[in-house]
Amino acid sequence: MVRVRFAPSPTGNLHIGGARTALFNWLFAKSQGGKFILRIEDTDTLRSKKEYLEEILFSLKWLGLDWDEIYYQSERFNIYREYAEKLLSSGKAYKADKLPAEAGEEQAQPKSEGQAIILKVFPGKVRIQDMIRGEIEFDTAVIKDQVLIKSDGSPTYNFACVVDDSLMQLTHIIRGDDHISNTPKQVLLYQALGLELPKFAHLPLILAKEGGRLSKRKGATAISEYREMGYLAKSLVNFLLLLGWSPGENREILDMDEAVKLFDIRHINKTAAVLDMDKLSWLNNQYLKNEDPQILLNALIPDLTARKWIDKDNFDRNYLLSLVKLLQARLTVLSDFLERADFFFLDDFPVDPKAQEKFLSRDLSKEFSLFIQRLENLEKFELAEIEEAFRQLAAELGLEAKVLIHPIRVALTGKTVGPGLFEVIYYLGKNRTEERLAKWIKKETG
RNA sequence: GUCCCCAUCGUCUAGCCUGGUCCAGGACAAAAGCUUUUCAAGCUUUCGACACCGGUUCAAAUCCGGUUGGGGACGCCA
Repeated sequence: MVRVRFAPSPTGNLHIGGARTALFNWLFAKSQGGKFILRIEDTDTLRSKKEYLEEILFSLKWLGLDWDEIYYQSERFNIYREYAEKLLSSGKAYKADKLPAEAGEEQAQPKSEGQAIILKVFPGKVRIQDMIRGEIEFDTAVIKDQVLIKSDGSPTYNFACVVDDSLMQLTHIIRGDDHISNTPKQVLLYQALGLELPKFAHLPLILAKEGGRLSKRKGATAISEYREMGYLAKSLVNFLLLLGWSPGENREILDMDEAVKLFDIRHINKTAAVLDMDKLSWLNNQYLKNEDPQILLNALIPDLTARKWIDKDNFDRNYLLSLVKLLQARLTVLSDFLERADFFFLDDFPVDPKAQEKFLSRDLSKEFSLFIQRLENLEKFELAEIEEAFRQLAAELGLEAKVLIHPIRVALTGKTVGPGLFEVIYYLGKNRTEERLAKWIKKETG
């Protein structure tokens, strides 16, 4: 049975690259009817933090990447020690205070007084068969003797990784390209320990727009940042899916279930991909406009209450739902709703100064007053009636509808963009509409 | 510096393995138009690429070599 793993280190948040590695492992497991294992690589006790661990687990769940088993390396130090002892007694490893230094080279200092256990590396070639790249050959001349157990007793990454990958019976190691030079070192360890080799696949890296690695300076990296910005988990997953892999048949939008059906590791390409925020935003808009407004509203309620725009124990759900429906096709990220819909919640909403200058610098007292009257006279305050009344008025005044529509929109919303004016009026209600228009009516003097 | 990986529109990619159906297809972005009260959405259209050089072949985006460019790794970090 196929068994794969994602092995994050809780020394930082789950970032885009890690998430994609996890996703592809997950997909491979699901598509093969296998197991997806999570292994927390917390051997660096100083840098590992509980907050990071929690954030990583939360983000994985948020993305929908559930795991079948979970292990913590910090609980397995004696296992690594045991394996190192084996290599020691078979003469394949040795104890030393320091790695033998090459000429002119500085060596990292030991962490503590104890002796490290180090693997001897012999001259030769290591060939690895990569499922994505084919054969890669390394000369062991470029590989130094490898520290297995540090002088403080903790295992090194490569050693713990090999021992665990083997003990956890992993069949495929799917990881980022940046591990490609670790692989020959690990193969050497498999050989020294007499363990069976898993299959390797190295995923291309995700690059920043400016080139080079993704980093804090070069665009958002943490999954949680994307969540906070208002991207939906499914758009992020869909986006990640399209980075380095293609479902074929010109498909762009697909969910995880479809991806599981279509996934074929051989179709992962070798080229590093640049993260394209525009496409992510487009995907998010696609999902947003088709999403159930109930779900979007639920996601928005915490923000709405935090801003005191609604009372958390007493609000009109149907009304809010209508507002979500009105705006959802116009959003890039969900949080855009808060800026776009502010005027529905605040009487003191921000007014775009340019819009005011352009549409409200002219005196529209007469037009606004007449429109207020027409609204007052409506038998039913409904969409069709509002529009009818407005168009009739415009016609009587001999004005093109848009000549009045724009100023009214700015008066009611403070913006030049937004949903149709009559919808705005309808959902704002008669009173608020009239009040806001009245503000722009100059008092008759004398 | 040494080693390793990669190379199709600005970006994500299809095609490459199994040469001809590719004067290279789709998507994002950009531009234009339609629709429209604005903005989105939607629809239509346009712009736009096989990095370069050489080889193999009747035929190369596809196979081979080199150059250039990009990326990664060289820790008692993971």
